[in-house]
Amino acid sequence: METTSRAAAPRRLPPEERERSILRGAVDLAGESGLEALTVRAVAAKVGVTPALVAHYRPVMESFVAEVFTEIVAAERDEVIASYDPDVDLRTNLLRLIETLLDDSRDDVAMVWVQSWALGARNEALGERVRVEMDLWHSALEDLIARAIAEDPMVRVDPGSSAWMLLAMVDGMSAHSLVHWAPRDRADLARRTLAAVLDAPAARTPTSIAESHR
Amino acid sequence: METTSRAAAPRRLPPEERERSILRGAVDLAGESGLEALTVRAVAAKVGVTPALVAHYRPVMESFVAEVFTEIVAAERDEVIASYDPDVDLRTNLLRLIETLLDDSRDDVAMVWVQSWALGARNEALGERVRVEMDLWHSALEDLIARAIAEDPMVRVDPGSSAWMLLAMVDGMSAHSLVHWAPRDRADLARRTLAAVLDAPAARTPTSIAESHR
DNA sequence: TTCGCTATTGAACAGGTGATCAACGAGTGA
DNA sequence: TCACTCGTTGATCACCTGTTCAATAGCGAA
Repeated sequence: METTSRAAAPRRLPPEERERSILRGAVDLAGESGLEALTVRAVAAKVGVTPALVAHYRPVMESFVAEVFTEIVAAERDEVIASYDPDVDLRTNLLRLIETLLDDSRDDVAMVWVQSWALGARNEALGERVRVEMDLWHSALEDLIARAIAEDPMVRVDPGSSAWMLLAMVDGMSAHSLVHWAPRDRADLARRTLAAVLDAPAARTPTSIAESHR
Repeated sequence: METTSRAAAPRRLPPEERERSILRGAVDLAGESGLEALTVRAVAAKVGVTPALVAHYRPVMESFVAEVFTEIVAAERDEVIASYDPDVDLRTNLLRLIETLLDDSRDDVAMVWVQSWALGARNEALGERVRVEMDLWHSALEDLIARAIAEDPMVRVDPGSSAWMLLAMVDGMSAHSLVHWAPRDRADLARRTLAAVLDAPAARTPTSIAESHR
């Protein structure tokens, strides 16, 4: 690995500044190589300091990983949610949002998410952060959909369930894209996905179908 | 880690048998602790032999991981697909299938899948196997849906897209469950998911909506 | 300019990883 | 019973991991 970031940092920094520098380096590193790449030595090399200094500012690596995860995904969520355009209808907005999230250029964040689900199963500090960030994503989407319903009663879906399905679909597809398993026409699939979530009638159970045949 | 498997194996086995024994041990280990736990020494301890012997039969760990992955997910796919009941309608069958795949007792396989997406991005031997197994899943589902359509023209969906969406949803939800992020009523969500995929009308684009307002 | 605080370092520890190879010894055919 | 084949071992390599701590040295205050 080569130190692509700036040359060796100035000798001595105020703790607050050094702390920021280390966190930023770790965020960059995780973006390039995933959460698994967050080792004391790799972060130190990236920042241009000694491993011991990294360990000094973040004595427990396990929770540092959780912190870096939060930093990365929160920034992306803020960015994506902020790009919602209130002057355009819900469907168009959500379509843009899905296309944004599935874009190849965001594979770095996808990698962070996928690794977070695997690592979060055994790193409880991380697991908790993952749940928090997913809750935030869920309620953000739920809010958008609920607000759209309030303005246009033609939209007839359950915001909570729809948000849930959207997240599952997008996360599933993001995971798939990490090994380059993707449909030929991604834009078309995004549209179909959206149609499935927004235009689905109330769930029918096999039982209720049987009943309708009486 | 304790060697929960049988005691030390007989001194000397025919190569074929030893090979099977090592593979089986690795499969068990990955099921318990995930693909990341597949180290030469851990597999050796599980099987009750020397690390050197494992390295002898599988000289490159990277491809051994890919092999174990295939072993695990192919077995599950065969099992789940085989449980399809041709005497029952598509919706009921798919509902059972989804519920099966999302059941907590299958978190071990979910972990293997999620890790495979992350590891497969940088382990090309694994990545290729992952794509193959996903293709097999996709065409299996596609076949089931297509066959159901042939028997009941009331079902009006595109088998390919539906299979794709189902896989994305199920994989997304499986990933989420690893950190115990799950909806209150999983059965209800499974039904809604199915409704979304099977009852979605043809995809409408924002453009086509705009056109319909002329 | 000097002094003291403390940010930073180097070195070490105990443990883990995949991989390699000469040597051992169990089983088998002669 | 002997000898040979080859499955199996123990030891070792180079490298990685997180964590600890005494010692160093930069910087601001006096």
